[in-house]
Amino acid sequence: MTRTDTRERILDEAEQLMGARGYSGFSYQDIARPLGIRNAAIHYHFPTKADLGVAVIQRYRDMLAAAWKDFRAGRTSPRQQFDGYLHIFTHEAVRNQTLCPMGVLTADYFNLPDSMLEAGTTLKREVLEWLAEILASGRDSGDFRFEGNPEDEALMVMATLQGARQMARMIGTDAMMAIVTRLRSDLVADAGDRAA
Amino acid sequence: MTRTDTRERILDEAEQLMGARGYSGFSYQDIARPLGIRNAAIHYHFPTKADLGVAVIQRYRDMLAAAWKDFRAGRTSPRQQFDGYLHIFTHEAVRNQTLCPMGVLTADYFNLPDSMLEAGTTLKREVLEWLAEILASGRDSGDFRFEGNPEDEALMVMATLQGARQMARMIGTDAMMAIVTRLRSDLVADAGDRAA
DNA sequence: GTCTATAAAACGATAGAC
DNA sequence: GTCTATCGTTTTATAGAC
Repeated sequence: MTRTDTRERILDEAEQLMGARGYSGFSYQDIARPLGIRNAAIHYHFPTKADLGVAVIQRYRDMLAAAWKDFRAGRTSPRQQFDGYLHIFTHEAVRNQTLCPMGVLTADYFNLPDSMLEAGTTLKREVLEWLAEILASGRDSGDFRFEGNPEDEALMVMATLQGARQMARMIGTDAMMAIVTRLRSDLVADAGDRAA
Repeated sequence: MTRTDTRERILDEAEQLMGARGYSGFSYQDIARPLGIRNAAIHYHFPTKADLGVAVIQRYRDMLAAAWKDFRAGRTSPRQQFDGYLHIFTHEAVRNQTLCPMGVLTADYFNLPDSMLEAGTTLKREVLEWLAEILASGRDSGDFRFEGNPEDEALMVMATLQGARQMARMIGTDAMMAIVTRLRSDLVADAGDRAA
């Protein structure tokens, strides 16, 4: 049960640190110290830093896939599924002002090893495909209202979300939430969500 | 005339490198090599790396202030002034996929020395104030259409622009331009800009 | 699976000659 | 104003004991 516990705690710290300071902004020391282990112990689980970075992305992909599966199983409406993703996205942002792994990928792009870029390209595709699918079915069901094709709308939504989350560091999380709420209300067909 | 020429070329390289790889993603060596000078020569002009980072931000502020002054002097409509800013913003993004100094500030926030955070806070305030002013006068003149107060709209616009520019690294500059064009057409009151 | 010890390289920065 | 030379630190990573 505690077999791979250290590995998981390393990934927790790495995801946190990567979200806060970027891929080249944290070191093995930064992970080892709070965990009470040594540098070399991390290298046992993740031989190179690129391996660690890829593992963070892979775990994040698994988390999202599980969440999307839960959404489909539990709630029905596309709007509720979209809100589920917004909750995941904004919750961490408000809690510690980090970026999600996909935000790190775009922010730190030219610093990343090839293996991380490959994993990141897959992540990007999965997120945008899921979002476009939700938006498309949501427009059909009357949950959402937008012009153009769902793929373009998905890009627009992701850009605004990522930009807002990143700007939260300078404008605060309240202002970030205001942007997210506004984005959502622009997307929702019926009235009742609009602020003054 | 060539008195402070090296200093300016250092700033050119630094702005480029910072936009591509972030503040902690480039070194004095990265600047020195293409300029054909040595490490220590940069330290003569900018004693610490923080000094260099602050200088990049200051010069960018000056560039924007001059551009805004030209906008006011030359063109009249808020929409034309907004388009002028969009041109500056997207031009560099398409050319080399860098972030602007303000994008770097938010992306690299927790890696930055205090002096850069101070300069960055001023930059952020100036950009958002100018944008809110343009949006406000543009709505009065009929150039723009949006709900809520201009300050909130300015935040929404900046988040979308920064997010799109950052995502350009993964989705390409064409997709980025599509987002920017869409943002603009949502803002412009009369029809004729809308894509299918 | 974690440790000590260490290697090899890159980093920001300084001293002093020219 | 730029150079050579170097310092002290941190970085990723490896070898080998336990």
